[in-house]
Amino acid sequence: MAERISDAEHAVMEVLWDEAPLSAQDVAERIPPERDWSANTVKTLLGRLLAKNIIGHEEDGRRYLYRPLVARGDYVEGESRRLMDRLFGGKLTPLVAHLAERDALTNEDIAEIEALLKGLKS
Amino acid sequence: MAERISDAEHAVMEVLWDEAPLSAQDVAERIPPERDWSANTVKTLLGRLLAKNIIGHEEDGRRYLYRPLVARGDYVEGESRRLMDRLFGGKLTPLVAHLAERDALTNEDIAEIEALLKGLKS
DNA sequence: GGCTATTGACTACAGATGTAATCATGACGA
DNA sequence: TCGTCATGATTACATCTGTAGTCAATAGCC
Repeated sequence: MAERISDAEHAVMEVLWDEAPLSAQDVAERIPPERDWSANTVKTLLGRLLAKNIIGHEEDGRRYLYRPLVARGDYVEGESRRLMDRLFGGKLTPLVAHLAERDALTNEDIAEIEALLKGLKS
Repeated sequence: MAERISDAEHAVMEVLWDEAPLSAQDVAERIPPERDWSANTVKTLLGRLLAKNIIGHEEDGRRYLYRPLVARGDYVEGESRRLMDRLFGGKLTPLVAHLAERDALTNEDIAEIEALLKGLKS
């Protein structure tokens, strides 16, 4: 399990995380237009996601309605952790340090994170 | 440019970022043993990285010495930003929020990040 | 009842990736 | 000088990915 989700598949997942269940056509219509995919491409991706058990489907007349089986939070969690593990030795602090340094953070951003951290302190 | 670095290639890059220049054999010896790669595999990966202009090589007698042409920081930067863009709308705060919530941060971790942020405040 | 449009299933196909074997060449020791 | 070994180059090959075309079933329209 925990099959990887490719980049193109991810675009489909974002649609389904935003709204589900949806038919294949609904999904295709909601894919960001800059992708410029044919409806067939979307159907292929839905098929692959089904095969990986990342989405499920239920019959609705002659078509299917698709819905995610994996929560976005879990996916995001896994990807974030992968990155942290690969590039920052699994530590969050260096990741934040790195991004904060390069990304001109506004004072509001900083304040927001500080507030967040305050809330977490036990 | 800015060719993508695959997962396997990344393992090679980590070796070269840690120490360079190195011969193909040196690199192979330094690959984490759990990868369990043959020397040929490493040479293939070096060849692909060369083709992508991510590493360079200089002659040293009958062999080459390889060295990175891309700084680790730049790579890390790119990958981190990709993740932020894909999953967090390009914003750092939600990323930190997400990771901080799920990752049981110790009070020391929090203090460390707070200190870091304090230093950034303009 | 036959034609057409929708929808999922299957097939296609090039490029990337992971993993490696084989080939060619030159250096080096016997 | 001849065979052997190290080393890079070339080739191999299965799988995954991105992108889509084609086929088959079916449901509704005329």
